[in-house]
Amino acid sequence: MAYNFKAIEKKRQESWEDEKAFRVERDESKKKYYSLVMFPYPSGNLHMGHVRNYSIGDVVARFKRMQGHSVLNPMGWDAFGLPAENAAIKNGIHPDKWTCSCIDNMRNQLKSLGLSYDWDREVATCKPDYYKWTQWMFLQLYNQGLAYKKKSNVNWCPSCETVLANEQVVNGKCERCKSEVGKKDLEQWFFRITEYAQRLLDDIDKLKGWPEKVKIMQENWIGRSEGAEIEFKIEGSGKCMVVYTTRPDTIFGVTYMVIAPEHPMVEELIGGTPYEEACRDLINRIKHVNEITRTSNETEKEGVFTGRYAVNPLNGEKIPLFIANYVLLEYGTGIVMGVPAHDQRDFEFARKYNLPVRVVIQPEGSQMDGDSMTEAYDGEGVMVNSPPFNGISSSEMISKIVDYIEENKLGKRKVNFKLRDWLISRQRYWGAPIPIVYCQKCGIVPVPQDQLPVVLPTDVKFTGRGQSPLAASEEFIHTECPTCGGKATRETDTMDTFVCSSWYYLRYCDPTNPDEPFSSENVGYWMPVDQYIGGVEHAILHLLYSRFFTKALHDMGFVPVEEPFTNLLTQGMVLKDGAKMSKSLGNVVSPEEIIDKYGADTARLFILFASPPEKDLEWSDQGVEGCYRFLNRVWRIVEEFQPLIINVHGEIPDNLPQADKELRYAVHSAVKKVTDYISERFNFNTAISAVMELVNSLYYYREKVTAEERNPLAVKEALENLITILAPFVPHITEELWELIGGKGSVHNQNWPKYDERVLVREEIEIVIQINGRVKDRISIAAGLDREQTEKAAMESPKVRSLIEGKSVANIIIVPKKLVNIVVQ
RNA sequence: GCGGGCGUGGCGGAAUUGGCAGACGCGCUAGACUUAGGAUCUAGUAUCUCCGAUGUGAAGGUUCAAGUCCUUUCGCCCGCACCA
Repeated sequence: MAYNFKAIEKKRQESWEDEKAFRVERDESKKKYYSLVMFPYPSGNLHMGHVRNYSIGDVVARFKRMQGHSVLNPMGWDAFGLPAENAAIKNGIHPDKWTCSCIDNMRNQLKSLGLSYDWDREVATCKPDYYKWTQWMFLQLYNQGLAYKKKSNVNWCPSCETVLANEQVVNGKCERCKSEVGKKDLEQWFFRITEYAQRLLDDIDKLKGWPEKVKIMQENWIGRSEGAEIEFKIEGSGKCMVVYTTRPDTIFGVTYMVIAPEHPMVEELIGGTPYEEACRDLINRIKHVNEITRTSNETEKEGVFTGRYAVNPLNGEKIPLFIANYVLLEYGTGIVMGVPAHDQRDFEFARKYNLPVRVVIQPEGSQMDGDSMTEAYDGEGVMVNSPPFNGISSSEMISKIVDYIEENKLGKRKVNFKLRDWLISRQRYWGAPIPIVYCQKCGIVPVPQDQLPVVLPTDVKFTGRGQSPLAASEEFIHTECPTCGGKATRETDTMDTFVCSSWYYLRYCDPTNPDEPFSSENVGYWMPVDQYIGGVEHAILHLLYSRFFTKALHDMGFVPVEEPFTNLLTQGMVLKDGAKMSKSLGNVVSPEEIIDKYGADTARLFILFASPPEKDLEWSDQGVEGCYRFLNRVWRIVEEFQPLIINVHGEIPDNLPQADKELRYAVHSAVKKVTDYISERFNFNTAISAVMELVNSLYYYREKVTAEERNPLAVKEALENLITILAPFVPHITEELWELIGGKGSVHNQNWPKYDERVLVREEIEIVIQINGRVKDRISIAAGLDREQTEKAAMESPKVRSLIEGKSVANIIIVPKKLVNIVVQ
């Protein structure tokens, strides 16, 4: 019988579904393992990146299950978001209907891959029984003061007609639709993630199982810096300006000051002065420059003198105040002190506007001069021009000067972060409504928990213009104030979809709980996620938000852990012809097509075999063929040997013929390799090649040993082990073959095989003989030989003898069981 | 500019703590079986001036021994980028 993958895969998928084969419940008697893949946005179609992601996750889950863990391996849908709404605008289909049909389609595609999910735990973030709890999360954060509303100048995508979080603006463009992002003043809801900045940073150290790259990206994003805030008096006014600097040691080198053009103080500084016009002119020009150019360090630095002077609090010097494009309002205090000699940006600015450059730090053994230097010096050195601190080192200066500043009440130490609060308001329909009501009497009122969920109205039109469709729904907007019962209106913004995905891994632990988002028992048992797998594109956004949620929920006593994901694997992309598969390049290979032609097992095997999971994978049609051939090869050898081993029982004797010993060696070493490769490094590609070696050994055995001489027990052991170690990779064919050889139950419920060290002990081993580090001969020696005996055996090699004849042996290095290196002169 | 990663046959990729470079697969070559082979099985396949040398982007170094460690350098990929 040939390998009929179509029939086999259909049959097996149906029976797993009927039996709910991968359903899992809390089981205190077993060690738990939570394997999680990043849930997909239901676009409607699976692509190869999904196949890779979920195949990797499935191997992990199946492997851990066979090792005796109670494995949580769930799947769900990140189902809110713009594409559904855009489809509604374009085709007139309601987003809910569109999304549900996409989910149905993708679920079928996932099922055709034979993934071992507990489908009873499926969640979709757009269902009221899920977003009810997303709203609940909002209320918890609101009660803790971690959700708040403020007017702010926000990123606005003119095409999506919504605001975006800083994290969603990529190179000044909308992460989703790629159109240029503008600015707008709006009242918006924020989550106070900055409250957790320090802990999010500190705990990165605890993430031992995360890739270094991701940790560094988060570290940079949080962007902690230590420095000082220092007050400068404005001359001719009682007011002060506060600057933030990380280099207080350079304070005597300040020769000018700069204030951001958008700074609220600018108005009173320039209003009614002769400098007003020139300043306004510049401010207007800067306003019309987009964010990318504005914040690029290639943009020419531009500034205008305000006519004002500030006073250096350390030496009383009068210094001119400028407005300039290179100072950002959002960071620090929006005002900086200009130290041209020791900051490259300030240096460029000073040269352009002929401002003095005063050196206050001299590097060891050189004499820099402010007039002749060609670039700023930002290293360490000895203080000069800084009485009374001259002569001390600049590193010592930092703490001394800050102490001095604090003692004299001129300023204070200050830690700053680049991380901003998370803007979660979206002026769109297809998201979780923010559970807030505005009452004329009571103001902002959170919707009480027993009134959740605030359900999305259905009487809406999708025009794609103006405000959110929610704002146009009469039924939705008008409500009663939960506090006073008076007339009130609902918040019409919905939440960023990243809010929904910041806690889904918690819901999987207890997906149908009607009374709570999750019970503490279930979350206590399953959390944290032991292995999280997904694309590196989520290195900052999703992973940082999820860490924030976990910490906030931990502090409120809902979650026992402080970090959600113990180990993180960022899988590489799937490439074709060296480029990422994309419609525009026309290099897309659809999973359906491959499954149809070769079956899911072949598709999975290829994708796991072609490359280690964290690296990019080059698609190869011929490589797929090769994997298909391999499965056929497995099928044929099992089928051929099956009659020999069926109904054979007993212990394998120790004294076997050499060929049987070799076969057993191949079996046990394959088990060892596959076990090590999967558990230590997730190197599925080398694990699979180890299985291929075993299959090659079986064919060798078949070639060399006649049918009558074959040992049924040894062959049985070989086949059983082959099928079990292959099971996590190719679940359908192994299930079928397991039944064929008379295995009990499902192969996926078998214990992961153990290898026998005794079988791996060889009587004779081959060692390499080198002369001056070059391989000259190989000899076979008894495994138990000690160093002296090994040396003796090596020196007896005729080849070695002739090569060292007449030369003097200077040294002999022996690596037991491996090699002998003879050093001659 | 800063940070991270990578560089090994015709190709994808293997090589614990430095210890046989090229596992496994693809491709290619030959043979067997065949009316036939784009099936299957078997054997071979780094390079060269082929009884011997040379080979892991390049150049140095450490070592009995280097793909692996150190120094310099070139190339590619990814992330961040006026954060004071």
